[in-house]
Amino acid sequence: MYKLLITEKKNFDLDKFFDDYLESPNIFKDRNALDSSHIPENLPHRYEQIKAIAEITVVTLRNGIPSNLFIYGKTGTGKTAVIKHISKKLTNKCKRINNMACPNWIYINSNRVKSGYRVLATICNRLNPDDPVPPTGLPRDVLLDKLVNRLDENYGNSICFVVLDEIDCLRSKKSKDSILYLLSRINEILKKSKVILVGISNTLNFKDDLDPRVKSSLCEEELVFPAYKADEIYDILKERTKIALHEDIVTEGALRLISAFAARENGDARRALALLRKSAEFVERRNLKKLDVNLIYEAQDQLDSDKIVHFIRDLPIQQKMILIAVYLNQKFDPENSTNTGEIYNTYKELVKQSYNLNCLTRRRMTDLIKELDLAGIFESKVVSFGRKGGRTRVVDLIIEDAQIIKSFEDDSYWSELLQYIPSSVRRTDLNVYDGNLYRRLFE
DNA sequence: GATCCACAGGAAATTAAGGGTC
DNA sequence: GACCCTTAATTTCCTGTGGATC
Repeated sequence: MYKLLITEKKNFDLDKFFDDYLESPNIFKDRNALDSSHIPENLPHRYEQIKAIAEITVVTLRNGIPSNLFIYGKTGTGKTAVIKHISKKLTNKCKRINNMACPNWIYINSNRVKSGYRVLATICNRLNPDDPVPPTGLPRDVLLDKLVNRLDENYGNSICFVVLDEIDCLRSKKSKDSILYLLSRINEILKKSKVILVGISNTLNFKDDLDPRVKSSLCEEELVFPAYKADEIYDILKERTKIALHEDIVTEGALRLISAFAARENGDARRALALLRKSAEFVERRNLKKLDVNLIYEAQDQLDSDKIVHFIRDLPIQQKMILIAVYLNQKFDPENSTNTGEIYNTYKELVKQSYNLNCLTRRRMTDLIKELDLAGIFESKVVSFGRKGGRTRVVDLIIEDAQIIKSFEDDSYWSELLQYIPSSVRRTDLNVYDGNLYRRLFE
């Protein structure tokens, strides 16, 4: 018999907690300076790229029309920061010149604004927020007319830079209908103003599949942002530390370690900043005086774990169901990979357990499995097992069971599903006690 | 070398939801 | 209110495929 040990806990004193926080030393000068969206005055190791883009865009100061620009480089290499930095400087310069029409800079993250209609609508709304266009419903040619009118009538002879970040998300099979084709031709319709496209991509081979006309138009000028090296990330962190933290909080060794971690992850400066911020928050919360190296390891683990847990919690319901199907198949047969056929069988059983969920087709399920593969939750590959097994996709879960359990621990519906035993493992030679599986040793 | 398995995955069609226009 | 338009998610249909087995 077990005795339940419950120690009586006092109520959490929120007022005292707030007072303690206010009395503790503030290690941050400007916390936001460690945010990836913060654009500093100085962007170390990007001078060449800044110079190249400045040379392309400077013609706007003499009412010239710059070329379209295509930028590529891996995540966290400063592409967006450099563009935003230049747009700010160029706009400020234009404002200081009399009778100078300032160029418009419209920044769109194509990962959030994915369809052609939405891109046009977003540009329309940024040009004239007082008269928003509907998020859906208008024929595309009507929307295009509205955009052309707003550009020509409201902005006269000025230039409008349209920055399409993560432009890969806008690629369309029907090249003539694609938004990129349309935007690359819009200057042929415009009478007064001009649109300059700035495409930003994380993938080097993005332009290979583009329609040749879009490619020649979009890639008039091209620029590569190389990944940062550890020393370069160190310099970036040093600059930001000066702005963000009080002196003597972070040692050189700590910055070097964070730089090395980030350099290992494709030279991602964004990751380095996140790690520095997390580590500094540990220092603050624990009332410490310095950033210890051990805290960086702890912050690194937590960043990885948090990222996965949040990602799983935000998944659509059907993808959660598929994730649990894979988890259960591997839980009861950890030695072998599971395949789409087995996953689909377990998935169908899980769907039957729920009240309001429709069962997707296998075709759709394979697409969702591929999405989870891309997200780094699964590792899958297509394998042929010949005449008996056919050709199928084998799937392995590459995150830890504990991360899945943690993701669902606050929701009884999902945590109960994690205890489900698929019919494929309810064999005669297996018995289940308390949710654990035992092989029957004798009859 | 032919056959067969169990899908993979492309493409087009369908459905649902949100909205505009007349 | 009927009809038209959009997006996004999903289904349906179909051809293709790798490799063990015949």
